[in-house]
Amino acid sequence: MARKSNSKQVILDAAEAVVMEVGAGHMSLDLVAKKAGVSKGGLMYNFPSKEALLKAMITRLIEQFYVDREKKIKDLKKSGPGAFLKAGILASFEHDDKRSRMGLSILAASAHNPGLLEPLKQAYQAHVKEMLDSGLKFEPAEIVSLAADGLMFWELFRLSPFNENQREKIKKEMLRMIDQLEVEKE
Amino acid sequence: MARKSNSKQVILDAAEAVVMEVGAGHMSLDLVAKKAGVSKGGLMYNFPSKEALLKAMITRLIEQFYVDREKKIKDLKKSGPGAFLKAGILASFEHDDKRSRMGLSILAASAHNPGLLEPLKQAYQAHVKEMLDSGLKFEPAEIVSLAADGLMFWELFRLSPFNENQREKIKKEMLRMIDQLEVEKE
DNA sequence: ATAAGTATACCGACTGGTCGGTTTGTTTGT
DNA sequence: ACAAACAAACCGACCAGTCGGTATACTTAT
Repeated sequence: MARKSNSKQVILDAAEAVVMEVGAGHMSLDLVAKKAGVSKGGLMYNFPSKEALLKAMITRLIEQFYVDREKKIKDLKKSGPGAFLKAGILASFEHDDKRSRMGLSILAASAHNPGLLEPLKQAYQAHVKEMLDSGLKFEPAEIVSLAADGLMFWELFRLSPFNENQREKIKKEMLRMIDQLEVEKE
Repeated sequence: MARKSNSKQVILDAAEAVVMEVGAGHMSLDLVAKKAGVSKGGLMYNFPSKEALLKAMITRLIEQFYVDREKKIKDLKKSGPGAFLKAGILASFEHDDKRSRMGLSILAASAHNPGLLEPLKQAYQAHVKEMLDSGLKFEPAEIVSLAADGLMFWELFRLSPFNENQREKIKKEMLRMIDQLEVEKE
């Protein structure tokens, strides 16, 4: 490699920031390049098309989810059947700037070409399978999991009516429900 | 009135169909006009801007939700504290072509201008308030409600991994949980 | 009754601008 | 020297919105 470069990550960050600022349907390559402090040519060198850029955004989103989930699993010293579910929920309740920006990748990709979300479907499918394989009962486990997703989606569209306190209460109740599921299993 | 015309509804239907076919980020006025069997000028006459069109799509989506919910409330002859919640869930599990197309309005509006979703936020806030005012406990009621939303959103992005059988099981369990909530309240 | 005037509903060519992608040229590390 | 990494001007397609015009119905004055 001629010159060590982290341009790809810088550009991906810039892309998320642009989506945040101008909306998912107005993420143009020129804006992303400017935001990243790179020329159009530099962007095209790293990502040969807009689709390639969006694909990379989705890939990074998925990888980040697995990293966050893994971190949460390690935090839970007790590793019962609900570990994957709990970790997924804790991860999705984490919402620093980085996470909320990354969610916007979903909207950007969906606006340009819904097919780009296919890897996300695969990942979600795998996550669901892991949750269920650990021995939880399908329906109640899915309801808790879907509830976390629902909240995440409302926030993704910036439509959530819940304040921090309410969010926290909901999270607590979710974790309590999972504990209950684990007890019933024994 | 010079001549009765239902062009507006025809155009709104066409807009939804176009979003369905080409994706939320590629809904152009020309395509909508062509789909509706109307000229560009005819479209602009009925909706003076793209924003106006998208706003009307969101408005119709909200109104349709209330209509569907009302219908479900009437179907439930027993009207316990969980009536609004149950009706909302039953309505969101209904997914004929019309409903799933209308959901796409959210993506189209969000892609063009996220601010267009403000009325949706108001409506959702009101729906949540109505559910809670009827006397249900906040956390568990919200979890069931959010789970239905979560499933709806996954389907909106066409990422749901659940088949009809699993969907039905989840719905049944949701209704059971609400019954349980009503019993505990007495 | 009817011609003139007016409002509604719609048409389609055109314009200014945006955006994805290309091409060509330049710098920089090894 | 040479390839990787970028810069910058440019191209063509697309697209939102404009505008002058048309057609049909409704209203009014005679």
